[in-house]
Amino acid sequence: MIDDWIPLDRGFFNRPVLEVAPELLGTVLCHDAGPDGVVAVRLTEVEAYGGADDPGSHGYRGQTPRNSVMFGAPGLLYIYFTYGMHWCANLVTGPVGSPSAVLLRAGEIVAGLSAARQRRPGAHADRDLARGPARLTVALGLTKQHNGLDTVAAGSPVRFGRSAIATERPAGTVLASARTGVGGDGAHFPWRFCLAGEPSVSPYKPHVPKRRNSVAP
DNA sequence: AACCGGATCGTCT
DNA sequence: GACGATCCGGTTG
Repeated sequence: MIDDWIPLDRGFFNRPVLEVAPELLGTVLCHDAGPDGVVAVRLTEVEAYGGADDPGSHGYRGQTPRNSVMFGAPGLLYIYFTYGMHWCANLVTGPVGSPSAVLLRAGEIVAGLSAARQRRPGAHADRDLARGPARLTVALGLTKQHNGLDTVAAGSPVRFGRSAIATERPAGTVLASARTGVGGDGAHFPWRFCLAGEPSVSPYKPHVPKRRNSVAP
């Protein structure tokens, strides 16, 4: 278990998403699912969405039933469904009314390894358990039931914090690059942040235009 | 290690 | 009716 837990409070999350996102690297996200076990992940890769004008953000075109949690309080969990089969988890940042969130893309399992393995039977290596946003969501046992959950509320089963685990493995250099899978006008935003040299960082490369052997017309 | 295709459905146009 | 903030397994080099 985690003895020396220092939770991140709402004030930490109530800041611009571009400040919160890189500082989240190296912190620990923990889910206590009760009988199914406790799993904790040390975050190694995240992406920022929202802010002033971000065409890549779900909140860019205004509030809808799907993205309404993004407009809520900092510290909420925003979990959405994509590609017909995958769930992805985000942390809402900034003040109420500003649709900003950090997509949790990858991490290293630091507690509850056996429970994480059970939830991801297909994974070949432990570093793959939470490598990628949909994988991380599964390994932690997060589902659509957790959409809108307040991670700062007393007794929340999901919470962010710092611990000796993170201190023993200090966050190295933070790298910034373009966000994975984001095209269009927001494609060039260097809002993907990861820790250098981490095996658990998602291998997927940023969106690139297709190449052909022949020369363009 | 890189590349491909298939799976699969909620959400907004 | 189109398209995703994706993953996996197979194939090829």
